[in-house]
Amino acid sequence: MQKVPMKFVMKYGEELSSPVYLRLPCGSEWEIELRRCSGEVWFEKGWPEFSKFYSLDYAFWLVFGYEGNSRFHVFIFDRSCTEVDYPIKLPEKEKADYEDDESVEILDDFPTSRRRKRERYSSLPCPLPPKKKRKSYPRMHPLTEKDKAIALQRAIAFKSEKPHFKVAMQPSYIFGNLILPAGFAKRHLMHQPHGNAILRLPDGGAWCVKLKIYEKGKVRFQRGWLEFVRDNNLKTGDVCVFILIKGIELAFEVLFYRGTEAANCSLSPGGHAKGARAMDQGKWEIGTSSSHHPYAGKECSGGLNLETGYEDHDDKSVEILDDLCPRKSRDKSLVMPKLEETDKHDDDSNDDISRDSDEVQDDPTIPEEEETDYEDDESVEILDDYSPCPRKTREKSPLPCLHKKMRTCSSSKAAECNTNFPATKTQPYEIKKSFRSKDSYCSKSEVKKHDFSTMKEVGGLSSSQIFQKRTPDVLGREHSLAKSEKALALQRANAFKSEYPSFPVAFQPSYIHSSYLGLPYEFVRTHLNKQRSSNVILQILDGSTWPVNFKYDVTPRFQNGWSVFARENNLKVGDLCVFELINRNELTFEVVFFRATEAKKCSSSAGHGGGAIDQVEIKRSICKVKSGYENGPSDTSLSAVEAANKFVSSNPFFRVTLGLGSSRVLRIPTSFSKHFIEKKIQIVTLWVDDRMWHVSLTVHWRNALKLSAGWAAFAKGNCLTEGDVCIFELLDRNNISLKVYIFR
DNA sequence: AATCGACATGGGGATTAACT
DNA sequence: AGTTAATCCCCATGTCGATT
Repeated sequence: MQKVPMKFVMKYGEELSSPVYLRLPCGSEWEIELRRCSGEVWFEKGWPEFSKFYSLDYAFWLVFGYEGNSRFHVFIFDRSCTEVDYPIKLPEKEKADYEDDESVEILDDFPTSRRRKRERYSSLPCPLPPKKKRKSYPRMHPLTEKDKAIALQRAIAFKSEKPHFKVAMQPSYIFGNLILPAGFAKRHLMHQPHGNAILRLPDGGAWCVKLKIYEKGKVRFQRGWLEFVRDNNLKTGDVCVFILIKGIELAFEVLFYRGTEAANCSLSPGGHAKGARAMDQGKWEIGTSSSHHPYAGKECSGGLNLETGYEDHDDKSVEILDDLCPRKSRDKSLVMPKLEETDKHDDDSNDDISRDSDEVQDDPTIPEEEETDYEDDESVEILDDYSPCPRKTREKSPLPCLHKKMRTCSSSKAAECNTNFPATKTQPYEIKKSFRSKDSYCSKSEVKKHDFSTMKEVGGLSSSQIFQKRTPDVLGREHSLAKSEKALALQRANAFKSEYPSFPVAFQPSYIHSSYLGLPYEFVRTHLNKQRSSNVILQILDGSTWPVNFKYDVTPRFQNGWSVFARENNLKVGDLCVFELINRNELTFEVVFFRATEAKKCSSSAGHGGGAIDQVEIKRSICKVKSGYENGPSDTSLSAVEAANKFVSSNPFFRVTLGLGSSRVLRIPTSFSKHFIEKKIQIVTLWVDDRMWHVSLTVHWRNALKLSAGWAAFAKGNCLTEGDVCIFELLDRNNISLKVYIFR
């Protein structure tokens, strides 16, 4: 059985009725019966089959998005945080069209006003050249950040393998022309001949607009744009998604997310005027299969099927939902970003998403994902932590980078990670061999957030850029990180989601060898209120702390104490850290390490980096167990003992209170072992929630049984300390399997 | 050498005003 | 009225000299 998180049950439990339906991105749907017990809700009948079919295993991640009416959409990620390749049921039509399948995500194109005037500019002595005299037109007022956040939230779930960008309509767009995001323009449009582009709606409507391309990389929709705006009744605050279709003619498929209907149709894209009306009336269907989608089966002029899945591969949607602010990157979101292993792209431009995409295009075997459309897309993760934080005008990397050289690198480097979908779908499933980086913002964040999701392309630097732009000279190392290392490190960092405000940092030489660490401006502004100076505490997962001075003049930085922290934690160039602000009052950051050198292992090993995600999750799962039995938090060992004493089970179990110091073995009470455990050397499986450890069981003097090899790792991995109480419940006597409940 | 403080700089979105 | 392109100016962060 699988327990439904209490947080979700408390919010939506009443409307859940058995059976529930789990729908996967491939379109398959599973009926699962619910079981309610003591206020808890469990997936019961049908779950084992589901689990078996998809070969769910230890450390897999499942993301459940609640659609209402006891229906969930589910994403499954394996222990390497790669979304599994689901057995798919594609309509015949879809299977044929795999052209032009690019996975560029231009997700954060929600510029904000830059009208705030900075003093230092206004105070310039300014012998500037004479300016043109301008008429004093009343200025148009750009969208407020709140409006954009709302718009963003609604469009955020849109995912496509094709290159696309999203734009929140500004007054100047409605009354003038549209500037395309520079990054997108440079990647996809700079080599286009001057001419026209087709803006096509899913229902067949089409408009011709002039595509003006400037040398500096600016591209605008001009003549015809206003007609498009008018005909489709676009308003300020609406969000348009432009999906590039490269065919005989340059065309964009356009989807609308009306800003004014945010409350009613949050995630449903509208069409043009007709679609808008339909959406106004709240009649968009929830697509449980492609046939339900308003755009199902439609062909664009280039003969392309425009269906692309709303895949949450970009740190958006799911992850963002969880922590929209850098989150947030999340703008942050629980989506496990998929980072492509681009070993096959070894030339200088192998990071160029366009080229990657070209290869994708050339692969006729690449299936197109089924489109799913989630109205009222709700996710536990997302909903719990989502706060629509204002987005910055400029797409910014969540990874602070103080090297100017990196700022000048081509934005085309941003997305090294496209996804090549496996050519075949086999059962029960096939792990996708390639990964895709999230190109966007955080949040679970903003994350998702935090915005690991901020790893976007347009404008800012993606983390990929940061890595790839490092040269040996800059890095001060003999060679830069291998791509697989980078990808996995990023992947793992992206997979990390925090309930706290957090920001990731990819370590550059200057961070380690210099005396300071630059902090992301957005994070500081959002969470630290631009404090000028204060002392903060950096705490790592084993509880060790370092005092560091936070300074903020123009550039927010950790200064005094930073070098000590970096040195004592053996930080290396290429390591990734996530700084979680776990205590706003004391300004305590918990620092989680993602070692670049360990990334490829992607294991759950304890220690800094290698098992960072797991350690955090473990710590939190411990808290859940504890609170579950204590009816509230408590810090005293006495409470832990008392709570443990309340434990009852029909299975045999024994209790152990951890003593002073760390022991590498755990003695099993003879009173227990003599009855239930065969006295022989064997491997025991320990379970904490759904996490599993293998520990050696050894026989000692007088047949005393001890957990030895592996116990230390278990203890460390679960952050066991003196006074903690563990209850070991025997689940299987033949192949010794113990479920461990930890009380602190 | 480490730290601090301030400025410089490039990118790029938003807006406006001149032009057609 | 529509189009075009210049301009504004915000943001992020790199750089450097002064100070400790």
